[in-house]
Amino acid sequence: MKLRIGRLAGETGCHVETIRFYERIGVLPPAARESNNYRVYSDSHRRRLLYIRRMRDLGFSLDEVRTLLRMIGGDAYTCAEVQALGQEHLDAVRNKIADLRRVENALDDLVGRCTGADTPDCSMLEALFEMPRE
Amino acid sequence: MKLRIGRLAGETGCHVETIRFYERIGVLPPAARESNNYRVYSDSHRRRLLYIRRMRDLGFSLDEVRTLLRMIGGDAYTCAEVQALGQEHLDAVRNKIADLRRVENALDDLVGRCTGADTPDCSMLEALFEMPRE
DNA sequence: ATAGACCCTGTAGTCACTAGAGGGTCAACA
DNA sequence: TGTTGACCCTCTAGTGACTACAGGGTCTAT
Repeated sequence: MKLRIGRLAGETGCHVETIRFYERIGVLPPAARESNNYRVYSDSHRRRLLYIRRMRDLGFSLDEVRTLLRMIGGDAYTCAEVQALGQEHLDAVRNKIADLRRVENALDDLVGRCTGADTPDCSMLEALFEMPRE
Repeated sequence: MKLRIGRLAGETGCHVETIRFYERIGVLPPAARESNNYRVYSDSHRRRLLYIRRMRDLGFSLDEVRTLLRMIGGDAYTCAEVQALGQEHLDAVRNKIADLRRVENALDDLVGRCTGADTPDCSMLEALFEMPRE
């Protein structure tokens, strides 16, 4: 029920420093303190931290996380607003994938030119000189 | 032939500040100076900067760029070494794409739960609470 | 009494830029 | 001649999301 920062970190897969960092920037509410000034966490802290980590895993920025948390926290919001935020982020993820695929192709082509020989001439390096920038 | 920083920036699609930054951290050799202390660049600077930008576009870190530049600079290297560096980077890019595809799927699923209604209940937010972490 | 595992605060480092303050230089135009 | 505007300079600090110390305190067990 009551846990200290080290156990909370272990249970959430989150570094101790990150938890303190989240408290400092205000995405995680300040923990209660024991008489020795150690932080003590309740189950609601654990749930909130897991929630934050899930959103971070999905690539939401801490600013977006803050927004989402405010929504959950009881502020007026509509499903449409949440959907818009999610869709916007999804679009960004898809754009990034498309970018990386272009990079993958270019890189694959480049590496394919290498003979892998133990000689100091490399057509990858030369091809890189000729490459246009988009 | 001789160009100042603004034109070099225009011709390479690189910000003026970035060029000065590259000089400061040593990936671009210091420019010659006019009597008024303005930087003057030759064609070899332009080629080198373009080369750097191409490698950056491919996602190489500035540290990797430095390594690649050292290789071109005449240091002993083999095609096999270059290939290894390229392949390693290609693997990293592919891993990142795979990660993003997982994120895309999860996000797509989540956004799909939204009704898009003007009401304050949203199943995306709830589903996010239930989600496991991998 | 001391070792080791925890915990605390506060600051600085990471990466690759980017932005701003506060100033100098130069050509053109009124 | 004065001034406007486009350039250029250096130096410092900010970004995001942590991460890594330094320099301490606390608690339990041996």
